[in-house]
Amino acid sequence: MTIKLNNYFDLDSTITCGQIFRYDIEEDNSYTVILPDRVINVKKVNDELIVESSNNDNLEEVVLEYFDLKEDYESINKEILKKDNSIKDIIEFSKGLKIINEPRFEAIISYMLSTNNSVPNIKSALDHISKRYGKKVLFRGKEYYLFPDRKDLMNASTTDLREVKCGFRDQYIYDLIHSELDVDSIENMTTKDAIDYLTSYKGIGIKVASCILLFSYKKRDVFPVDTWVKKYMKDKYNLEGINNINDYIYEKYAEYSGVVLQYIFNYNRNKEVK
DNA sequence: CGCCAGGTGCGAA
DNA sequence: TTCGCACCTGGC
Repeated sequence: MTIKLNNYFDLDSTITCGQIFRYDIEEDNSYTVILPDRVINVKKVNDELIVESSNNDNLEEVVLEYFDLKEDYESINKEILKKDNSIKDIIEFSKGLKIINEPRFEAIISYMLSTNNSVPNIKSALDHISKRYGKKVLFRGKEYYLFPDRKDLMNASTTDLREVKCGFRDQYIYDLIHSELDVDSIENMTTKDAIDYLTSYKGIGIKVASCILLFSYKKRDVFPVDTWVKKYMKDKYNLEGINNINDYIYEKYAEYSGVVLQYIFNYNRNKEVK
């Protein structure tokens, strides 16, 4: 099917800027992405998005929601510019970058796996988990495995989790799966309450909680402070310490902090390429 | 080999 | 409250 795009959408940056782990770049420069209930292939041609899917139920709505295409980024960008005109070039460069709305449970496990880990290893663990516990899908002549539901992981032991490459995070993940955690309740919490709630689970610190809230709960007033942001703030503003960085960014960008940080990250990552 | 990767939990000061 | 250290795993 084809989706007509009304405004800027930078599909390449959105998929490859580090928000998601489980995607493939195909030879024709399209992307294959694994969603909770289907595998899709997307390609941008001019102002249209060409979408193929292993499951066509409600497809347009699913794609619009996943890539956050219903959000009015033009207004958001204007608001950001009002707050800080000095990053005009960065916004111009990154306009079209969307914050992907990731499935909640998968996002929680993904970012728990990211602690002291590398991107290829995170992807490897997610693929191993999916292959062992997720549903197999045939799509365009290839096999894919959907990420399992929480209930599918209920009978995975810590040893099993170790075998699917979770490493020392096996116990944290096991405990979380079997905990009272109510994934949907987070949606209605204030950002502060949501962070407190998530970080009460072992294996989830402030950075992981921030990623989960930004990428899976549309909370744009949170922003992951990782090694990259720390280095950037030190180099550019000679600012150190997580609390100082947090205060600085939030005072400047408030409810758009998470979006701005993604823009800056995307700019610094790709500015040489384009 | 040792070091590090999109951090976090833990015990010691 | 802050500080230093260990930590699966895999690539260099």
